[in-house]
Amino acid sequence: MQSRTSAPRATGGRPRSATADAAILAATRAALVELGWSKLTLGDVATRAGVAKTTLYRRWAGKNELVVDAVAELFDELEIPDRGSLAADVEGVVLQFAAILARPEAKSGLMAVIAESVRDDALRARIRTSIVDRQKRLVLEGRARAQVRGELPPETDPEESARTTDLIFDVIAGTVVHRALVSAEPVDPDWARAFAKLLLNGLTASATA
Amino acid sequence: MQSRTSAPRATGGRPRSATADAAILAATRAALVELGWSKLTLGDVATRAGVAKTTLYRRWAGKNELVVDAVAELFDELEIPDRGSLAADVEGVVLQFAAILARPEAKSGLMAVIAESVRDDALRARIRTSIVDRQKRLVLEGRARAQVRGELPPETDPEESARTTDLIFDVIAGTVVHRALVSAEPVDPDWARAFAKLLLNGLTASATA
DNA sequence: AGGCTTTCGCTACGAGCCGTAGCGTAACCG
DNA sequence: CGGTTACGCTACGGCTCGTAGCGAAAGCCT
Repeated sequence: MQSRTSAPRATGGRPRSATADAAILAATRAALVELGWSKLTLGDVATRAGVAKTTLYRRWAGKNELVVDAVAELFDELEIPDRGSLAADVEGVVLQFAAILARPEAKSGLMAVIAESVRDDALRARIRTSIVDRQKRLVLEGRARAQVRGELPPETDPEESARTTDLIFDVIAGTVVHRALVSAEPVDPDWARAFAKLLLNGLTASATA
Repeated sequence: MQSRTSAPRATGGRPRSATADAAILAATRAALVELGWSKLTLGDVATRAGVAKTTLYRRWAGKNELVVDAVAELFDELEIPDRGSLAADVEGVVLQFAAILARPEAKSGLMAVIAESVRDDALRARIRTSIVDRQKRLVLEGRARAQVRGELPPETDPEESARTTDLIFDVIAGTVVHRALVSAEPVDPDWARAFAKLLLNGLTASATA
């Protein structure tokens, strides 16, 4: 996870407690659930985790970095099971993604750190590497499967392919986040099916519903 | 705009200064540009606006409500010019929306208040009425025009139509926000064209590029 | 064993911001 | 010209921040 502050990690000496790391991240998520981002304080997290506040500051630079690491762990469980068709695969991953976003610790934390990342390049890089980019594999897998099935044409230009991957990722992730957190409406199977149909067939074919 | 704290507005007495309202909102945007959300303090905004801190608290309940109103004004300039085709209309509104999001005061403020709205139903309602819902008219206009042109089939079920409108709105707004703020990549005409094509024709026709 | 290095828990501290109360003054209405 | 409300200003307790300084603990090496 490489969660800590980049440590010189000199040889010898007392090693950092690994259990403390886990306790702190768990305490952070618990605090996010109970208090939300704005009322979460590092002193409170330290108390919940049973460590001293100074220990927390020795490992993380601040609230932002801590919450990124605490939230990132939530997204590691994402998988894209083979459901037999591209449409079904899209629906599946949308529902999985939405299930994570429905958890209060994800809701409270994710948007807040993204908002903070607007003014903090290092933080945005951290978010990208530990959360966003890690999920792009799902798009790549899904496309590859669909091409094997013959649902999508094989790719020619690798650069064009990368651009398309980024576009698809922005569409799926952005749409689901907007539905769940801004519109605040449920991402249920019906909605996922309608979205997958739109994504595959486009607006002009929407009458073929 | 109905920005203020819902005031009983009793008759008689000294009326609230209208210029102060504008000065405060402008000062809030300036502070967002210079400091960003997290370092913005109400005392600083009051000083910038040339009003007392207490005046600010008499009109807004807190930082969240103030920033929502300050940011909401930015989105009122959105229009959807008739460019002759649905694809061109989509590209146009995407670029307009992105231009607003590119402004630092919008970047810093919008995501932060959305994050806060996760734990504050009243705030989310305020965001919806003063920002989100107000822009759905663009989707309705664009669809109506496309139907007149014959690019989209006329609608039958009004309930189904409303669901589709919401879906399209989530897709466009969510995707653009994700591209601009999370991926942090430029929303330029090339990208807008690719996105519009995907939205209209769907993934399966992407080879027809 | 002994020594070295690093982490840990604890306490304390100045600094900054919050949100409110209290007061006298200014602006508008009938 | 009274009545009513908004305004500017000051001051305050309370909270969180992030850091410093200490003694103790935990592991690695010879």
